[in-house]
Amino acid sequence: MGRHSCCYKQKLRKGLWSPEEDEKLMNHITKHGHGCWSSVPKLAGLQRCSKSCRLRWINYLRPDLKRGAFAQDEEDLIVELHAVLGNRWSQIAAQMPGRTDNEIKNLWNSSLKKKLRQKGIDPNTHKPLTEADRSGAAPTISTERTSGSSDVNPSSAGALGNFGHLLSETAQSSMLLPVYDKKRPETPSLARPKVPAKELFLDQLTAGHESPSSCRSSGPTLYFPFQQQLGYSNECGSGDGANMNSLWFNQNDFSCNTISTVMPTVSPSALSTPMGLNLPPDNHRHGGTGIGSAPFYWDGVNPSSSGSTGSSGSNSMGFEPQSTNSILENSVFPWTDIGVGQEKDTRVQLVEELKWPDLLHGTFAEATTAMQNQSQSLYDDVIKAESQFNMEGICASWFQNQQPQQQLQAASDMYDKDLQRMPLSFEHI
DNA sequence: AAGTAGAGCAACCGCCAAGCT
DNA sequence: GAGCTTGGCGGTTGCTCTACT
Repeated sequence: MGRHSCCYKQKLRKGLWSPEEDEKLMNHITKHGHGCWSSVPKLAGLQRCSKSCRLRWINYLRPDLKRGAFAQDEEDLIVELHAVLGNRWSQIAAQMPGRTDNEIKNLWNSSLKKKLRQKGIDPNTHKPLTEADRSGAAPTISTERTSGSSDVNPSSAGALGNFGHLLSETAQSSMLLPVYDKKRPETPSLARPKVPAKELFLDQLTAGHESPSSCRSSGPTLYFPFQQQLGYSNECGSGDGANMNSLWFNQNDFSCNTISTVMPTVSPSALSTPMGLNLPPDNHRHGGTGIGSAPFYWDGVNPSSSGSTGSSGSNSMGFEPQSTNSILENSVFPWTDIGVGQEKDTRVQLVEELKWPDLLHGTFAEATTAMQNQSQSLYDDVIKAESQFNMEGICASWFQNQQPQQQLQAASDMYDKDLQRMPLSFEHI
């Protein structure tokens, strides 16, 4: 029990992951799948424990992650889900495609709890704060982890307890109309016992919501692209790596999942925006949100060793953050002429959504090509809908291993050496 | 300009449960 | 059935950056 045996081994690296480590892990998993996590570090040539590798993959390298700030809808959904599930972050994350439990947990602890308190709501119970609470008394009830039992947030026990008033009207009405997915396979891999009634509710809750992903784009409905925590995908594959494939891209196999699994969408503008050239906005930094949150060291050096900062440091390409902003602001891109705040917000959002794993997954190269081909229609595309260009196709094709080696090489090159090439691609715009 | 507090985030830690031997 | 391994989860820590004094 307790720590994994691997953790006792010496010489295991800890702390932030370097780009090289990321690349190794990415290379290994894309080639072989993670299979048994315990063997990943060795096979991938990493001085990390298996848990660290797994965590890194799940929270960061997985291609279906979206990043950037949470939309208001997403925050609302988290609050509603938390009211039902308590601190079951993994289950909450399962309802929010592209978001990790860690991400949601961080958001909750750093932001949402405060917001709720400011609204006079106890974040633990989701009930109105008492005077004692308001005066700074200790929190009333802690939503402890629910190891194995079907308990939920104390106040949510039973028929959603007393927090129903916090749920959206849609959600409340939806929960009256549970739809049971009879095809949903029961899987032995589900560690935590399920609560059927709650699950039904959650289906409806999320369905009642605007699709979480659509909070960011008006693309196709996106539900549950990765159901590993619910174990839906496991029956779709077999053998080494199969789980991984089904985990990511079983949208091509709807016979396995009754819920369509769709990759997060990326707008044409997102792809047209110089992927990777969108240096972190000034208010971003190494480890910040969006692309800034990726350990994408613009100077190619881990900041922990270089001491450089994302906001002030230059990079190997000679781009200053401000210069990129200027590029955007100066309307190199046709859509930047749009004098609409919304469009600017969209642009910022897109910048935030970019992340280097996209580059690792070869989307940059494809995006560049697509961008060139579509340059004439980009403006219209952007105006119409962000969702018309879908990552799904890119990623799906890539993960069907049409040309894995080329993709991998491109990703590798892109990541650690050839950032200089980006300006060349830039010129094609 | 320097110091400090707070925010945000990535990663680690410890535990649990399932599976395997 | 016991013991071990492994995957997974939630809580927590520590680092970095920003904002404020």
